[in-house]
Amino acid sequence: MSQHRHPGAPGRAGAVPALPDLPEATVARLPEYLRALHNLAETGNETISSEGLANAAGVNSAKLRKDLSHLGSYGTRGVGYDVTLLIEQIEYVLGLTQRRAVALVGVGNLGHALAGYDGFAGRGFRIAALLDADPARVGEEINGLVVQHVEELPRVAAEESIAIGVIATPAAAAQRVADQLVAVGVTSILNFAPCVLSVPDGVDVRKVDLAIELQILSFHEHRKASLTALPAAGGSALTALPGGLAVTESQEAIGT
Amino acid sequence: MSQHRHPGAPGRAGAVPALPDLPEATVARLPEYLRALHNLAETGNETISSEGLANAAGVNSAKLRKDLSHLGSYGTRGVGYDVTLLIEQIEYVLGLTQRRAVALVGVGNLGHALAGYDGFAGRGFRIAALLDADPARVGEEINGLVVQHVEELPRVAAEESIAIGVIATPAAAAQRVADQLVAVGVTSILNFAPCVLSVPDGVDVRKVDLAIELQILSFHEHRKASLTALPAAGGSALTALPGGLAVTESQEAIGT
DNA sequence: AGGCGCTTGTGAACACGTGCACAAATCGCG
DNA sequence: CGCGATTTGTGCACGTGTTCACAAGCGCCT
Ligand SMILES: NC(=O)c1ccc[n+]([C@@H]2O[C@H](COP(=O)([O-])OP(=O)(O)OC[C@H]3O[C@@H](n4cnc5c(N)ncnc54)[C@H](O)[C@@H]3O)[C@@H](O)[C@H]2O)c1
Ligand SMILES: NC(=O)c1ccc[n+]([C@@H]2O[C@H](COP(=O)([O-])OP(=O)(O)OC[C@H]3O[C@@H](n4cnc5c(N)ncnc54)[C@H](O)[C@@H]3O)[C@@H](O)[C@H]2O)c1
Repeated sequence: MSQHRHPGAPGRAGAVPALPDLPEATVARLPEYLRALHNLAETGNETISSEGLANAAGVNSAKLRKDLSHLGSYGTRGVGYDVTLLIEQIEYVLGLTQRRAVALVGVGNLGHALAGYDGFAGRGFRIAALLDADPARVGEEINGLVVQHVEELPRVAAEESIAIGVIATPAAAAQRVADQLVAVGVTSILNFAPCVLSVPDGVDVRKVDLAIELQILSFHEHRKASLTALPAAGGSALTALPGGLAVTESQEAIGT
Repeated sequence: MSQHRHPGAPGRAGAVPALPDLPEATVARLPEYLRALHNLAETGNETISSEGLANAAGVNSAKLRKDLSHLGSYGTRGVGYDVTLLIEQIEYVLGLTQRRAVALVGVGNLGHALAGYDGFAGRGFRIAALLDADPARVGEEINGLVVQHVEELPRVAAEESIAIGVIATPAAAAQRVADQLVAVGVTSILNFAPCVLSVPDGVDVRKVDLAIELQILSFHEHRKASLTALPAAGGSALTALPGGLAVTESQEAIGT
């Protein structure tokens, strides 16, 4: 490797602020590394090897090294990675140097839990507004924030600079809310409603659907059960007879 | 294609109950198709083309066809897929023909929202037990279920046949809870605590970490911002000067 | 019966992600 | 100063996933 220029180090003189364009799979793992690194820092570690960090993050060490190499060359051969420096680098790349403002739309069952959660602050986010369409909910105070009516969104967006919108409304309302968010300039949406959103180009949507997660687990559960019932392939089983109890090797911790 | 034998049709005489082993990416999408199909069924559709279903599920139609082809050949050329039949097939493959029992451990902020959510029933799951370590919470009734002490887990598991364990405790307690779940025979875990769990082979873990989702969105937000600030590559910008406002093409709805 | 338009199922090329294995680099120590 | 122990960064081979493009199949209409 020749004279490396670190692509986007935080406080640098005339540095190019362009980001390396990381593989999507790498981006999805950086937050895991970051969490592990914060744990390590609290435990008093100053440096960490790729093996150690990979263990803490639950990934293969080669994969971790390749991921980190995309950010530049921040390790020291024979030693490992400087924990503090690496935290800074990852936070910079993820855009967490500024605390990003989040607007939460839909303060029902789930929305309450999110609004009351104090774990986001330590991960780079600040819930800046709570919005709901139900007049009965407007005015309610949660964690020091007052629920506002969703029609106030334009005003709220003008006051706070909203980076991310979170949708926790019923599915029927989600598309409408997404449109409203896009209309006020939000270009990143996290959607908890079980439906697909259509948004213009340039707007990113990620969804979290708990039922889907359970169904994926259910599939593997089903497969594991059918495997134990059928020890050998091509068997002439009439129906499900609980014969062999041999457990073939199965996999652990399947991908996110 | 030659004489197809459908690998695991529901009520079939001496059929082999083995599941086709699907690509993991396909498994992750089947639940989306299922949800879209249920919507279509409610809207009165009897058949649907791959194009139509792909739109409803938010994916490419070629990908959808390839996914479905892994289950067997359930479409009719020139016509499309029978909605009801396809629902049955997917539910069978996902193991949703039996309503699976879920044990929820940790009935705090988030656990309450999950316990009070009535959307799981329609997706194949039944919350069968609520468990917590806090004596003050034990005895509380949510949605007709009484919170029990986590040490009761062995008894609960013996009574109900728990298919999936959900962990909604603080991260510090999550590994211990996972061990307890594994000890009573649970082989599928959904983890909301921001930490990695180590489990024996044969146990599947999926995690949901909302902060990670936000951080991924933050990365794209950061990148979008740096792109608009830098219209051409290799520019000799001193610092971040808001010069060109050209928006390069960007992507929509990045993968889950 | 035959032809025509529509849709599935899939081969093949391509893109992306993973993991091994090792050279290059660094540190500590004699 | 040189050497061995250690750990990074990466070339390469492999596996997985995506997408195009089209032949084969189906139903309908004439
Ligand atoms: N609660 C859970 O554990 C859970 C689990 C999985 C998925 N979800 C999904 O998350 C979403 C929220 O679930 P919930 O249990 O909180 O539902 P909820 O009915 O308790 O809350 C929905 C809230 O959204 C508000 N709302 C409705 N339309 C709105 C609009 N147009 N603009 C703004 N606010 C609006 C309602 O007033 C209500 O306060 C649903 O889509 C649900 O399917 C929830
Ligand atoms: N609330 C949210 O919106 C949110 C968002 C993201 C992540 N999370 C994560 O979800 C988890 C739960 O969050 P929360 O806000 O509900 O926390 P919480 O503190 O409100 O609830 C945790 C519950 O777990 C119980 N508990 C503790 N140790 C236990 C044990 N050993 N066995 C059984 N129960 C035990 C506690 O008694 C409490 O009732 C945390 O790991 C949190 O980081 C929550």
